[in-house]
Formats: sequence, C-alpha cells, structure tokens
Amino acid sequence: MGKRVRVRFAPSPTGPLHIGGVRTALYNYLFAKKNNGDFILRIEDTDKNRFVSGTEEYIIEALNWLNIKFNEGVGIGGNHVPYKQSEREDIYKQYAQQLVKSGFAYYAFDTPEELDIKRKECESRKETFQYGISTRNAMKNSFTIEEEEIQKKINNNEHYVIRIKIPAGEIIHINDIIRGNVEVQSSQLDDKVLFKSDGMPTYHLANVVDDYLMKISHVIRGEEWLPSTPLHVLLYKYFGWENEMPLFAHLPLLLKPDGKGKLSKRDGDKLGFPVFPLQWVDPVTKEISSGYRESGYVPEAVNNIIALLGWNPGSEKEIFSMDELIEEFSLEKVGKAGCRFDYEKAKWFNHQYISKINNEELAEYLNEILKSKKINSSKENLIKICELIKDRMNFMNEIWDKSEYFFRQPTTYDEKVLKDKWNENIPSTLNNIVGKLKSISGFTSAEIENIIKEYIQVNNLNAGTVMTVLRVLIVGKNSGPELFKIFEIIGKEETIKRVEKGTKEFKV
RNA sequence: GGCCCGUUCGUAUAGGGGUUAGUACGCCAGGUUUUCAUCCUGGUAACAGGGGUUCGAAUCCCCUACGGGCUACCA
Repeated sequence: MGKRVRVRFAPSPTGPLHIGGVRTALYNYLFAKKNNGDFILRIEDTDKNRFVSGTEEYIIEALNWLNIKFNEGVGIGGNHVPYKQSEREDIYKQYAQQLVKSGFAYYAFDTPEELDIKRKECESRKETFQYGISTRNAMKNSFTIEEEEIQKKINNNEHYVIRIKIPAGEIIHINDIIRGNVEVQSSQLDDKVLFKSDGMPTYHLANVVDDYLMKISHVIRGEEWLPSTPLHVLLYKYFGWENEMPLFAHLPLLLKPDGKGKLSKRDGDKLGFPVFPLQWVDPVTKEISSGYRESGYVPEAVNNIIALLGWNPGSEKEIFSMDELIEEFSLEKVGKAGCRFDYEKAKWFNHQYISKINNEELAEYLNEILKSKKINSSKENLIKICELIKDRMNFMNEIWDKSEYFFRQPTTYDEKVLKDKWNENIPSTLNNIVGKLKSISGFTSAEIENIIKEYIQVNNLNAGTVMTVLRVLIVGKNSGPELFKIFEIIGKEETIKRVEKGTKEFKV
C-alpha cells in the first residue's frame, strides 16, 4: 500500500494564471482524481513586492470555470490550514532556525548591494559569482563572524538572511517520473537563501516545508523547477524527511508559437490567441488581456486542448471529456519536450465541442444575448436556429454574427454579388416569386422549395441566379444555411417584406 | 559563460531494434451543399547531423549542432 495521493497546485499571486499554469493545475487534478487522491490549492505569496491584487480571486474563478476542482486549500480549508503562505510565516522561521541549529544552514548579513557588486566583479572577469563553498569564507556570515556578534546583530534587528550550507563533493540524485534519473554535483549549487530579511521564506524553503506538512505525495510542476530540485532534495534530507519526500514530475514547458522562449504572462495578446483563461484587466495599467472564456472557447474544449499539449494516452482518440481524461491520464505518458499551442487546432477542437452542445442549451445561450439586445423570439424558433448555425460556429461569441439575419432585416447587401447576378428581368421575377410565396398556406421549407423550384423550372430561369439574389435580399450576403429553412423560420410575412424591400431599394 | 533538460511532417503526437514511419490540425485537390461553412474522399509533408553497437537503428550508446530552462533576499 502506497501512501495516499495528495497533490497541490501552488501558484503565486503575481499576475493572472496563464495557460501553462492552467495545464499544470489540470494535470495535478487529473492525477489526483485518477488515484482517488486529494487536490490542494495553495497560494505561494511569499514575495510581498510582486503581489498583484485580484489574482488570487482570478485563479479560483479560472479553475471554477474550467471545472478543475480542488477539494482542499485556500477558500475551502482542510486539515492543514492555512493554505496561504503569507499566513504561515512563523512556521518557516522555526524550520529555518532548526536548520541553522543542526548546522545545515547559516546566517548571512551581506546586503543586496554588496552581493550585486560581487556579481558584477565576477561578470567583468567572465565568471559567475556563486555564494557557496568557495566564497562563503569571504562574506559576512556565520563562517566569518563570531557567534556572539551574530546574536548581537540579530538582537539589534539587523537584516539577515538564512542560507543553506551546500555540502562539498556530493552527487544529488533526482528520480523524476517523467525524466528518469537526474544527477547533479553539489558543487554546482550555491548557498541559496532560504529565509529572507523581510521575515518571509523563499520558494525553496516554503515549498519543501509545506509539501512535507501537507503530506504531499507527488510534486507535479513545470520544468523550470528542475534545476532547483536538487536543493529541495537536500532540504528534505537535512530536515530528516527523506522517507516522506514526494515523487517529482517535471512537466515540459509551453513555448511561444515562434519557438522563442517559454510562454509567459507578459505575452498577453501578442500571440494571436489568449494566454489567459479569463479576461484580465491589469489593476494598474488598465490594460486588457483577452481570455479563453471571453474569446468564445468552451471550457471542456480548453481542457481537452491543453491536456493534449504534452500528454497523449497513445491511442488515436483526440476528443476527451473530463471523465475520460481522468480515466486515461498517467504521468508516465507525459512527454519530455516543450510544446506549442496551435491556434488552428484549438479552433477545430472548440468547433467539435460547440457542435456537440444540444440545441436547447445553445438556444438558451442565444436567448441571453437576444435579451441584451431587447429581441424576443420563441424557444422553438431559437432551437431551430441553433440547429442550423451550430456547425458553422468555431467560437461561442460568433453566435450573434451567425444568426443576426433571423432577427432583423439586413441593413446592407453584398453589392458585388448582387450586381453580378442582377439583370433587367430580376425585378419582375422577384415580384412573381413574392406572389407565389403569398399563395403558400403552410409556410414550411419543403413546401416553399417545391413552389419556388417549380416556378424556376416552368419559366426556364437560372436557379443559381435567382437563389443567390433571394439569399442576398434575405440574409444580406451570399452565405448561410439552406435558404428555404431560413424562410420558414423568419416566416411568410417577413420573407415577403424583405424581398419586396430589396426589390425596391436595390438599383444597379 | 556554467549547469540541467530536450530534439519524429509547419503544429500536436504514435511508434521504444525489422513499419510502405501511423493519426489529427493546417495546407492542396476533388465530392456534397444550386451559396458559404460544416461534412466526406484523396494528396502534401518528418525521424537534427555525425560516429559507433547490431545481420539490421527513428528506436540503444557517444559526440556535435540546435532549442529550452535555471543561474535573485522572484516564484
């Protein structure tokens, strides 16, 4: 019996969640559900300077929209409260001090400015400054300052940090579920800050302490964390938690479409597709970044799209419901290479999902939009309309564009098409057609079709011409669903009105 | 620069010693639709390069190249 699966999604509230973060959340969720485990939301707000207000709420709203449900964490509580790191300040301090006491960490008093100077010096010599075994004896810290003096400094409220003491000559092993065994020489690591002078821990400390305390079994996170994982492994060891250390799985990164760098929050709308799940308005600059929701994506499609960015069950199946994703997901099938979002494929996925929405549901959605435009229509009609336009939609927000002509007369005609088809006989033909339409009692598409086709045949007319002209007068342009079905839905009176109006108004 | 991770059609991927290297999106062509879109059929297009190992390598090993990540008192 292995231990209970407990995974966490741990974003920092420094901006809206981007699509890569959403994917990390989704994989964690799928893994938890698949293994009947827990999915925890933890907010990693240890950097006071980068905090952006509203992002915590944003993250929760985004996960809700996508139906990625956590069962423990910020907002809902659990056995390991609090789940916000800023509220756990005291815990980290205690653990950092424990490490100092046991000799695995030490106090350091170098100011950021002093460190900056050191780094620049090294840079000018084309070297990299490493606060570690080779330099720590030349810095202001426990190695160079007497114990008594250190206590005095601390008591005087002098700024200090706590750094890990990286051991010499060790090989640190990481066993990553996705990448296998990774080995790193301890000499490559530096004495990273664990506890900052503002009283907050760094990611490294907070993360390890919380994962341990919250009994996290698997750490599923982006590949950008792989280089610091040896440090985390060392921390587990120094705390004596080796046996409780979670398993790691580092996900391939989502790259920019041009292949230059990883996708970042700053990419906003520059890429031709949303990078955020929900629209985001920057609280300071008021800059608006579009979201998948507002761009007309359906949440199930978004989940499907991002699930397949870096994971594939090995079959040729492509459309997965959330339940199917849960059923089939496994970390072993996650790929190693970074991947790119493809707008065209995403559009196709979304189209697949829209065409699967039942007409009643879509009709309700359309009705909401109509209400905002003060348009009334019967439910029955809306269902018929949705049936006709559903396959023509790629995004939900196209629904008005694709259905407008059912509710109002066209305000403009596609003149190019009309001019091309128009001839001196058209007006009289249209008048005759209006006469025919008036004679139809049950105004059904089948009946209309019979009558009009018969008229065209009897008079030896060009069907393409007549139909195209009628369409433009009714719809405004030369596209849309079957014309006679449109006639039926808008009704006899409206059809006749539009044809008469067009006949009168259009001049070559 | 150093360290780490990666590399199959344009994109997402399947394939893990013997395949005509499969699929989906895109693109192209044809069909359906008297329109457009959907839909259907077909086509286009890839194992980064070089060395090994092997009867045989996309697949295992090494090197190189390229891409990416990390290198903060950011996460």
